[in-house]
Amino acid sequence: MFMNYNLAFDSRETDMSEQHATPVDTVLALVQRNSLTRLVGEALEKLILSGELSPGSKLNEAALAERLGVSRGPLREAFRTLAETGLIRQEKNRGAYVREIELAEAADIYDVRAGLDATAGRLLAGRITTAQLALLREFAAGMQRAAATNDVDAFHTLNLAFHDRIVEMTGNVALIDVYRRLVKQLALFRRRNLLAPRAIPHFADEHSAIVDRLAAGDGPGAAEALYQHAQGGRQRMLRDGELAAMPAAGEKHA
Amino acid sequence: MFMNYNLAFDSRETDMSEQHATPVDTVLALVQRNSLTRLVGEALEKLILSGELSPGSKLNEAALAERLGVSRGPLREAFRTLAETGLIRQEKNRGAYVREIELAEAADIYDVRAGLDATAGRLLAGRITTAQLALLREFAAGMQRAAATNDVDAFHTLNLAFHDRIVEMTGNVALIDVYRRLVKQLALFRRRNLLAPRAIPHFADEHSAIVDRLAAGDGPGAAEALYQHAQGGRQRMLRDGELAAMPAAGEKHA
DNA sequence: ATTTTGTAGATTGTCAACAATCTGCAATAA
DNA sequence: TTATTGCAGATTGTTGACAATCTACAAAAT
Repeated sequence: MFMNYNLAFDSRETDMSEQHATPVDTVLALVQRNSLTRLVGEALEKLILSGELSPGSKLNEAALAERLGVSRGPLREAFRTLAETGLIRQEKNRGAYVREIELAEAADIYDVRAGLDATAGRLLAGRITTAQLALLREFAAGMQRAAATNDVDAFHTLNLAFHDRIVEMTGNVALIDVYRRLVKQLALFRRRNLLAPRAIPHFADEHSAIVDRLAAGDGPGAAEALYQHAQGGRQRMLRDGELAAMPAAGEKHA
Repeated sequence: MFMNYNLAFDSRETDMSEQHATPVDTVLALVQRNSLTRLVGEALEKLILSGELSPGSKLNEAALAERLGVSRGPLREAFRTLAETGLIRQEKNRGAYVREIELAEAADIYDVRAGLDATAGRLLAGRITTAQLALLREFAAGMQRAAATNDVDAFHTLNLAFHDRIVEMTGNVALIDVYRRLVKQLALFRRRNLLAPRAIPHFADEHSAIVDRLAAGDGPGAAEALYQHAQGGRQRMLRDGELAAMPAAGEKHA
């Protein structure tokens, strides 16, 4: 009784690490451990974060259900999860839409994220291990290389991983959850992809400084460095956003 | 076509301010604006936060659906929302349970909350209005009175409102959402109800100091005061939990 | 006595049908 | 022409039924 679920749209699979397991094993384990609702939710999240479903898109229940090979029930439950995560917006009797995040909203999220980064740094400085430090230094070195070669994409990926790891290393599940939720929401704000290449070396240096503070066990220092670092990103985003929007007069941002 | 929903379990209603509207008006407006899923979710949240459904309780779908006068569909959707909020825990084919938060977990949440409080203070100090300041001073004064009369319940209520208002006054929706989510989760940890009466005056003084920093437009100072204030609450909780082995986080806040 | 196996009941997962609501367009009236 | 009204189709909200899974207890085997 294997229903023919269609939760991956394209041929490239999500994780090749378990490629050698038989198809039955993977499908069986997948469906047995994760509920259909969870699988649908992850599939939708992937579609949204990859941009395949762009902000503002209407999410038609019947169409999506058929596309995913699932009935509307699990899909609607997945919608509730995504709505709570902040990736979609639901209106009664109107349907669900991929959330649109405007500049001011993204700036607000950035403020919260900056605070979380600072909290992570303060927590981690007191308990970081040498192995963890080595890993972070590796990330920092990789970003220095990316900066030297002007590899914007590599830098961007490493940058996300670097900050995620810092948060993850705290072991504080509540912090990790909240942080990742906000990062996902920020990913909806696609305008910031214009990572200015000449700003990259500066950020790379800041990363190294952050690792130094963590290595020194300087909680407040790491917190401050991470906070200012995030605020720098926020400012850059605001500058780029205002340039793109080009308002006639100065925008009102409290 | 009015179904007989039974979303309020006991006679005391949630909000008496619109008592004079006809029943038809209220019910109509209620059901027309809010989906059944949302109403069910709010009803469940109330039951959980009030303790009527205590942590660890099994949430039987059929039983709860009948109790609320609703079918299982909306109830399950509400479950998804509550699970994402962190108030319930869902296991595949096993059901939903009111989330149990242990001491270490609550301490972690407190660390995040402390960081959010600090962020709120830093943001608010730069933009707080005199009217908002007056309101906060009113809260602070009320808590001083509660401290003087050893009115623990009143102090507790005002304390929650005070901190919620500070966060709310920032106008940062992302911050408000995250903060309230964490506060709700902490409410599941009921052991901290043992608010030691002799500690109350100290907290009341700290509140006044916080308002002073906000009034002075001292962002870092307000952040630091709020952070230390929250850490104090965390430490007290840990002491009461008799597991003071948890290390305190850094002292200073960037 | 202890462990294993098998069944019955209860519970959750999924689905498809029906009801309620919204949207867009055409017909009508001013 | 312009605004209003009234369908018809599409979409979401809700429900009850059926399938899959789990739990508990009893019977059987070691």
